[in-house]
Amino acid sequence: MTVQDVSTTKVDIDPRVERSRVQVLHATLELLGEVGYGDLTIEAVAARSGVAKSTIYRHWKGKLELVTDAFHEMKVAEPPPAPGPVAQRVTDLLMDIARNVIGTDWRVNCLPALIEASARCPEVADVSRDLAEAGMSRVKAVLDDGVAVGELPAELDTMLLADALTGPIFLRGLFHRRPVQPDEVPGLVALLLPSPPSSP
Amino acid sequence: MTVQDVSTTKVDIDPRVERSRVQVLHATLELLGEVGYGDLTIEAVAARSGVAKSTIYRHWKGKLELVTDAFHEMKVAEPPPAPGPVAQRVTDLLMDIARNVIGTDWRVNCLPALIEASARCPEVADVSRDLAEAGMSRVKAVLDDGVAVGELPAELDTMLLADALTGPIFLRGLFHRRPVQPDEVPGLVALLLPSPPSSP
Amino acid sequence: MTVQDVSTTKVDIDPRVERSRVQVLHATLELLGEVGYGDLTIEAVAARSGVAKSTIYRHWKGKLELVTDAFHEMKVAEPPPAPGPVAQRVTDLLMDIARNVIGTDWRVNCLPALIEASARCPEVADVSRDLAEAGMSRVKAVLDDGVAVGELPAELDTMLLADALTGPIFLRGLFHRRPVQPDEVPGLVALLLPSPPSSP
Amino acid sequence: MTVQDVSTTKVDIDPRVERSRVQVLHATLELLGEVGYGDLTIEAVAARSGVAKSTIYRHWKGKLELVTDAFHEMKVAEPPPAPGPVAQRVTDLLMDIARNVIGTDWRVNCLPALIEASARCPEVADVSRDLAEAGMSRVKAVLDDGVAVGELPAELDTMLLADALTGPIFLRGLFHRRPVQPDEVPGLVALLLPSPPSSP
DNA sequence: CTTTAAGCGAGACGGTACGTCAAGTCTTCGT
DNA sequence: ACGAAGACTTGACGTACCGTCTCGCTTAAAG
Repeated sequence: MTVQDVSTTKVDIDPRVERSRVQVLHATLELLGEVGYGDLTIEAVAARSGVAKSTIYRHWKGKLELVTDAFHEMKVAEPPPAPGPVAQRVTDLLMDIARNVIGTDWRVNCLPALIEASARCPEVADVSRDLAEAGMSRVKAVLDDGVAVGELPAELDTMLLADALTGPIFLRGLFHRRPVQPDEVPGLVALLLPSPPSSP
Repeated sequence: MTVQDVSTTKVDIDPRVERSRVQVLHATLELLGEVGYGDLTIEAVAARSGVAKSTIYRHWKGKLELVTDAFHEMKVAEPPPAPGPVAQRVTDLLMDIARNVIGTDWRVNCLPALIEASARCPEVADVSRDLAEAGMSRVKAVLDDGVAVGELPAELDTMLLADALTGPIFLRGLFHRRPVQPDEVPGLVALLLPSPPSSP
Repeated sequence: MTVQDVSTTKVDIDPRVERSRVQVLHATLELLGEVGYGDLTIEAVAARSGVAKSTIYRHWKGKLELVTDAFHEMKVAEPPPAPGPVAQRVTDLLMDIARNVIGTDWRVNCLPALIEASARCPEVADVSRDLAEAGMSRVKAVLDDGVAVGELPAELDTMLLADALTGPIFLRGLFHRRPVQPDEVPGLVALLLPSPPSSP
Repeated sequence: MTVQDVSTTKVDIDPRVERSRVQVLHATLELLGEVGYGDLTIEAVAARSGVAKSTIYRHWKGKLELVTDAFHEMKVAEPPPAPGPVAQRVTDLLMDIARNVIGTDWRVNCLPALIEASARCPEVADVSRDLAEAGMSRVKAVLDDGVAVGELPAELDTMLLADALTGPIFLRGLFHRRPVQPDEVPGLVALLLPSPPSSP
C-alpha cells in the first residue's frame, strides 16, 4: 500500500479479476433476460461466461448476490428534471413506471424474486429498500419541487404521497395482476394530487 | 343425472384422497410462509405432511400446481359491515391491514411467495388476482357505501381509490421494507380521502 | 371338510381362482422369456395378464414364488427309458442337457437367478435342490440301470458319478461361460465312465 | 510411449479418484456377498462406502459396470506348487475348494451374484470366465504335472478332467444345495482319476 | 332362487431406489 | 500465488415398482 494507491484506489486490480467480473455479469444479464431469475443457474452462468464455477463463488456469495451486483450494473440514468407544471411532470414519471411494469424490462422481472428474497433475508431487504427508495425519490423530488414553487400545499407529506401514487401501480402489477395502463395514470394523478393552494 | 345427485355430488370421493389433500395443502402453506416459494421442496412438504412423495405427485403435477391449489385455500371470512362515518371505517380497515402486514399472520407471510409464483405462472396469477380483489373489495365496499350516503363525491372512482389507499401499505411492507405503522394510517386517509361534497 | 372332499381334493376350486392363476402364470412365462428374471416386474405381469396386482399378491408371496410356480408348470415330460448300451444312453442324455444349457431355453435362463436366490433364502434353496435332483435323477437312473445289467461295476457310487458327469456341463455353462459343446460330450463320457467289469 | 512412460503411466491420476474407486469397489464386494446381485443397490454402496451416489455414477455407468469392476478385484494369490503324488495333491486342492464352498469365504459368497450377473451381461461373463479359469488352472497344473512325470496317461485331457473334478463340488454347493463334504473328496478323486499307466 | 361370502379390479397409500442435476466446497495443476 | 478445471458431498428432482390396504362390484355356492 503506497501513497498513490489512495488516490487511484483500484488501479492495481488483477486484470484477470476484472475480466472475469465483466464476463460473468454480462452472462448473468443475458441469462436473466432469457430464463428469468427463478431458472437462472450458476452452472449456466459459468458455462455461458467461460469462467469457472469456483471463480464465480470466489467473488459472489451466491445467486442472489450475483444478480444484485448485475442489477447495480444497470443503474438507470436519471432523466433530467423537466420543466412544466408539477401535475404534468408527475404524470409523465408515473406513466413511465407503468409502462415498465407492463413491459418485459428485466429489472422489473426480478422484482418478484427480490420481494420474495427480502422476506427471508435482511441483507436483501436492505437492497430492496435502497432500490425502492431510489425509484421513489424521483417522484418525491418532483413533488418537493412542486411544494417549493408553490404548486402544492406547503405542509404536504411528499413521501407519503409518492407512495400513494406509485403504490397502486406496483400493487396492481405484482399482486392484482391487472396492471395499471398508462392511460389510467392521469386519472390517478387527478384523484390524488391535492389542488394547489388557492392563490388570493 | 337425477335430482338427488345434486345433493350427493362428491359423496363418493375416496376419503383417503381427501385426507391426503388436506394434509398436503396445509403443510404447503406452512412451508410457503416459512421458506418461501423458491426454497419450497416437495420433499419437505412430504415430510411435514406425513404424506408420501409419490402420493403428492399422484395428485399434483409439480410444485407450481401444488402451490396454486394451496393458495386457493387461503380465502378469508368477510367481517360484518360496521356503521359510522366513512373516514373512520376506512381508517379502521386499513389499520387492520397494516397490523397484519407488520405481524406474522401466515396468510401475509405467503404473499411474497404468491407474488413470486404469480410472475412465473398464469394459473397462479389468476389465484393471486382473486385473492387481491377479494381483499380489496372490503375497502371498496366501504367507499361505495360512502358515495351512496353522500359522504363522498358521486363521481368517485372507488376502485382506484381503494388501490391508492392499500397500495402504500403493501408496497412499503413488501418492497420498501419499511412498513406503514398503524398510527400512520390516519394521515394516509386524511391525505387521500376526498372531502365530502359541500352540503349547501 | 367332508369325507368326499378328500377324494375330490380340488374339484370345487372356484373357477375364478383357476382362471386368474392360468392367466398370471402364462403372462409370467411370456415375460420371463422377453425380459428375463431380473427385469420381471409384478406390475408388468398384472398389466399383461389383465389380473389385478392385488390378486397376484393374494395368491403368491412375491416374484420368486410366482416364478417358481411358473417353473413347476413346465415340468419336462420324462423321456421314455431308451434301450441300448449304457454309455450311449448317458451320452444322449448329457448331449440333451448340453444343448439346453447352450440354447435359450427359458428354464435354463432362470438358473442363475435360482442359484442366486438359493444363496439368500432357504426356501428357495429347497426348490433348487428339488429341481437339481429331479434333473439329475434321469442320469442316475440310467447309471443304476447300467449297474443292474452289469455294464457298470456293482460298487459304483452312481449319484456321485452323475454329478461328475453333469457338473462340468453346468459349471462351464454358468461359471466358465464357455459351454460344453454337444460334440464334446462323448469325450466326457469316455473319460469318466468306468469300464464294464471284465466278464470272464 | 517411451520408456519412462511405463513407470509414470498413471502418476497423475487424481488421488481423490483413486480413493473413491477403492472405497466403492470394496463396499460393492462386501454387499454382493451379503445381499447378492439382485438386491445390490447403488444407494447402499454409496452409504457403505461413504462416497456420494453422484460420484459413483460419475465413474460407472450403472450397477452392472460397477459390479464388473468389483469382480476384477477378486483375483486370488497362487499357492506354491506342492510335492508328492498327484492323487494326493489333487485331493488336497479339492478339499480346499470344498471347504471354501462350504464356508463363508467372501469370494465364494459372491459366486452366485457373479453367475447371475454373467447371465445378463457379456462383460461380466468375461470376468467370470477369467476367474473360473484362474481357479481351475491350479487343478489343471497338478494334472499336467502328473502327466509329465508319468503318473497319469499321456493322452489325458487334463482340462476336461479338471472340470469333472471341480464341477460336482460347485454344482452341489450352488445348485443342489447339498455341498460336497471334504471327506467325500477322496472318493471323488478315486472315482475319476485314471489309474496310472501300468509300468512294466 | 335368493342370500352370502369369496374373489375380483381398481387404484390410493407409504415406501425405497432409481438416475439426473445443480449447489456449493475443496483439491490439484498450470501459468 | 492465483485462477481454471473439475472432483467432491449433499440433497432434491420426478419416475417406477414395491407390497399393503380399502373399496365396491360381480359371481358362484349354499341354504
